[in-house]
Amino acid sequence: MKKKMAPAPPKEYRFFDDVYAVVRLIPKGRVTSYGAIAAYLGTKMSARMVGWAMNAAHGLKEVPAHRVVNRQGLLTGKHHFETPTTMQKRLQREGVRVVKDQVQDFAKHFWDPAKEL
DNA sequence: GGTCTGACCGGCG
DNA sequence: ACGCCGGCCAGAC
Repeated sequence: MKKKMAPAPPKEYRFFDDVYAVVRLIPKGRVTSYGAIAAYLGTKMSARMVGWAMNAAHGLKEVPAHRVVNRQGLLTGKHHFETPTTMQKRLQREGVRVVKDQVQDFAKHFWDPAKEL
């Protein structure tokens, strides 16, 4: 029965779940970046993964992927929403000013999980 | 089962 | 200042 004698790593530690949890904790009217989430999870290099995780999360309800933008404050993932304007619309509805897919006062609305949490 | 891509970021030329 | 490239993890073909 020696199938796999792995060093028993914490496989339960999933990137996806953690990403969802953090995104869900993003306060209304606030935005964060993929890198910030990745950094909070301890893998700032895997920022790509965060975006990929959102891809699977965009179907979930309590996962405000629209509050997650790139480092420039650009709504890079807006194209993945139901409509290219859904992301911007939602943000504006929450009080976040978005012009040309760019979050205004991004630094002001920026919510760093590593800091807030 | 191997390979590639993916909503990024940061470093280097 | 700008462009390119490498890196990380996980899912899809």
